[in-house]
Amino acid sequence: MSVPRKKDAAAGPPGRLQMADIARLAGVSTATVSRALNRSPLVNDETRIRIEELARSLNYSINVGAQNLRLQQNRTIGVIVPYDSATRQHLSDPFFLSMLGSLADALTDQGFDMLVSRVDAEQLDAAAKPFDSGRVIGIILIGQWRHHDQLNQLAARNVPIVVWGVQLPRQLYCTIGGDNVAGGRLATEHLIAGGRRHIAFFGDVRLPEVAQRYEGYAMALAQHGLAPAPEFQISTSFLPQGGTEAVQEMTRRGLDCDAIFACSDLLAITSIHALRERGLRIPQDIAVVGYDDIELAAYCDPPLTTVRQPIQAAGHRLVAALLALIEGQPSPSQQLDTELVCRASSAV
Amino acid sequence: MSVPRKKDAAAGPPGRLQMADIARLAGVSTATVSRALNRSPLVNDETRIRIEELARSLNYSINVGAQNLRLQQNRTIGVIVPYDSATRQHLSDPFFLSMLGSLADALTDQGFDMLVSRVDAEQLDAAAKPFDSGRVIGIILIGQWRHHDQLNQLAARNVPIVVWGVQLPRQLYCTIGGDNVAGGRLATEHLIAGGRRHIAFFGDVRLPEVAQRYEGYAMALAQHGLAPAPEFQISTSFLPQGGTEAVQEMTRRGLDCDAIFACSDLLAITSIHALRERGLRIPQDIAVVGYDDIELAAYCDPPLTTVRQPIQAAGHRLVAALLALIEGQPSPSQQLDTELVCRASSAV
DNA sequence: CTGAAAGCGCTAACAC
DNA sequence: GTGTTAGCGCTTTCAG
Repeated sequence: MSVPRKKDAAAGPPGRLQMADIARLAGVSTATVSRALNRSPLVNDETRIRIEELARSLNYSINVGAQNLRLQQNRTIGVIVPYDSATRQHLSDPFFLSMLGSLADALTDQGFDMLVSRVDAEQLDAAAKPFDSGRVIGIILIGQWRHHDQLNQLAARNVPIVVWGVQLPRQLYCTIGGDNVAGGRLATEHLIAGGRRHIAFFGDVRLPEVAQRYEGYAMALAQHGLAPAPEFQISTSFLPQGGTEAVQEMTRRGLDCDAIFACSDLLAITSIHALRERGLRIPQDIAVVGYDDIELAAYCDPPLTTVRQPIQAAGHRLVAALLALIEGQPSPSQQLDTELVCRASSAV
Repeated sequence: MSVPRKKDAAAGPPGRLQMADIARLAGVSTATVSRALNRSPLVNDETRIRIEELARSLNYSINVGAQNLRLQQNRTIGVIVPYDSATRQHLSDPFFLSMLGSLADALTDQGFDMLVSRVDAEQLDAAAKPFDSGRVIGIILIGQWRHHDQLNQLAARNVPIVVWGVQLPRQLYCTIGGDNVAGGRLATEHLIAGGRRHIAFFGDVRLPEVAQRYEGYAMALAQHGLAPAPEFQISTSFLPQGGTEAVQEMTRRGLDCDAIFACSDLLAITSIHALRERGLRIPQDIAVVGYDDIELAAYCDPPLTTVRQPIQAAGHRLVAALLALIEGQPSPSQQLDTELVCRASSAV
């Protein structure tokens, strides 16, 4: 019956301090220690202080696992960043990483712990594992990708989940995201206002977020009597080599354009690099607008005109939406305002 | 005695499935379910398969908290990113974020979960809380800052901890870090080889990592008969505005320099921006070398010459070192090789 | 105000 | 092969 003292390499160190030890040293029962450390008014102040100091001096902290089990509670949220199984891509896009940072801040503020996992984007149902196993009480997923159906399934079985992405038809889960149509429109109108007429679109339109940005792009063009030509849409990944590939494709198609709207800053920056290698001047020959407004967008050269996604606000909204969901409240999808930040890469 | 079904907002949803439910539905005891789901050879294959399928169809997963409690085990590692209490700075430096991504990858590979916390750098002893409370079995700290003594205290009380940083005298904890002296030297020698003679150093030398890079810088200068003048060392933070501030200070001091060695890429990139605003050309008037080789270093303009820190390797080493420590093995501090990546920002 | 004892969900002797 | 049962570290009712 006895529980093994040390199971495997991953076991805790031997004699770990526990409540019974504090109780013995303080000459009281564990019940009193528990009450004291939880600041129950039932316990005598003097006793409480004695116990608190004893615990502090021994660096004793209540075992959260046991406490959670007994209390049927848990203050851990799972944050999941899917990865592309094909490329086994490392977690490197500055935008995703910033979002992770923002969530860390927002969750810390609310007194929640953050458990970070990566899951294969093709097996998104695995995202619910930490929930099913009681490790976390809810999940924030950074990156909707093309897995609408799998996400709907998770929501259908009542996994509390909030996704950074766009709202789609027949959607059962809650998304928080930027207003991508408006964002695409802002970027494109800005380029048109700068006198550009042949605007290429860089981004994989199979992704819902990108599709909506394209929609905004097409709307803006149409409004100015410019038809969006399909050959001006160049699909490319969000990987660091995306810009180079897109510019290659542009050249291959013999496209004659005077502006590019790139669907992420990483893409915009790497594209600018590839364009310059071809001897093109930014913005004189080609204006470039990015998306996200990552930290470095302001400092690259030329400073990048881009559509800002409010990352800090996003973190707070995602957390707030998830907590509402967990409390059983409705948590409708939200769109956050985006804003055009004009810098030199698109100067007239 | 009865345990409350729902304690507060942070409680799990009501009727959560548990092993007893599966046992009842399968017509066996919980012991058999436990054995089946843990693939014990003791259980009949046919029974096992039936139970596995039942569990899968109901999305049941063993409650990890209860399992850990019973097994005295835990496969969660804490990753802590200290923040500066003065600025309450958000988690935004691309280097730290990349390291977080790398650790997420390394820990996932090893089957460990990653619990991310932020703690006030002035209260680093709080970093041990998740360990003391049994949430994690070890801690990886990204950022040594100036808290050598606090880290020593943690190590002295046997908190398994590995720190990204440099090895210092009388150090009780394990650090993994780049070879900062060599890195500083590489950068400086490269600039000297390019004919630069008045090389400014941007970075807060109170931080051990920066101090070692400065040491390498001074060594390289001395070797070429150039004395490192104190006014060429400009202290500045790792915040995004660091570059601007450093360049201002440079101007204020009336420094006439032909090169800058900046202690992070973020600093280098923002410095280049500030220099250009003053009409200086990079690299013709001033060559710039950064540190870290973050993703964007290759794509900024001009592409940044920088000292590469092997982030992916660092993640794996940090994890391996911590696991060794946890298993009671000695885990000596390590220095990882750094490498100079030459790009246009320092071209001759 | 404090202690004894039950039980959170799970696993592993030990019996059969 | 499978069931019974004790107990991981904690909280809380109930009795004093």
